[in-house]
Amino acid sequence: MPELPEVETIRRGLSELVLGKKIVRVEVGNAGSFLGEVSDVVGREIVEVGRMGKALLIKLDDGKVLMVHLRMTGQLIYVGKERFAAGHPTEDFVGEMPSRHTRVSFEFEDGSWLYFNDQRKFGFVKVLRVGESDGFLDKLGSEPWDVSEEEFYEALKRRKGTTIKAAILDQSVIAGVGNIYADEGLWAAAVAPMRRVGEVSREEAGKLLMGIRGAMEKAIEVGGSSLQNYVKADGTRGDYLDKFAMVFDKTGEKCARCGDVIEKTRVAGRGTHWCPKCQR
DNA sequence: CTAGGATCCTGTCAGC
DNA sequence: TGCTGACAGGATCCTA
Repeated sequence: MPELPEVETIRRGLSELVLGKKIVRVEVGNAGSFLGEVSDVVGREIVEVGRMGKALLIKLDDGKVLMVHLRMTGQLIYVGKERFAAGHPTEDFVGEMPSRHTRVSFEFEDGSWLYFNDQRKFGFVKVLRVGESDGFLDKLGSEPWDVSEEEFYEALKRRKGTTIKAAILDQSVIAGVGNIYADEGLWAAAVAPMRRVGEVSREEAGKLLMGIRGAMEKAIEVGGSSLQNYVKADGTRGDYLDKFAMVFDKTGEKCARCGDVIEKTRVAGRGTHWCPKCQR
């Protein structure tokens, strides 16, 4: 689940909690979840928490970077005087840490911990040494706010034979869009997900970019998928999607624009939610 | 080169 | 209840 807004939520939350903290221990529970040498990060202090697309970039005081990619089911949980959790929403947001899904644990000098949990083991923490590049980061397209409508249209056209949904999921076309914001952006632009890129107009591409930005801005504003949305004041489980989603996971519900029924189908090999009446 | 499908791994849920 | 198969919010690898 973690897409750009969720990673941005993590970036903001962690910035307040781990800046200036020194890592004194790293425990690796699953070898494939930690790429690099533990000795490269022990003793180092966190100087900045950044983000590029869906990648979180934890910068260390010697110039190295801890790159975290949550993929499908990753989550980061900080436990100290305060607790912060964001990423793939599960009971681990509120449960005992570490859990059976904990793959990498970082202990700080003040006794607090940061846990990287990931039930499907697709995600990872990777040490980038000074000057070391990463293939994913190198290929990454522009952030949705750093690209003009015209540039976005040009980037899309590099994938003109495929569906518009597959094109915006391509991280080299635009950074940070995943299945949720692809469906939401296409709904906002009233463009059908299975349309071929070659048949999408310059104007529609502009609306699509605005739709993606709008959905992401709303999600960031409400705190993405995080502890604050997971448990409501009355103790029941909340759903952050309710706070901004118009089509995602709304199968069978009424389209807010035309009143027709939201359907679920398959596009680009992914579950796709859309309104067949007003998305053309 | 592009496009589409299989694949990594674990958990959950629907249907029988 | 227990089993089985489908599917899950990502990205890469392989094939055509």
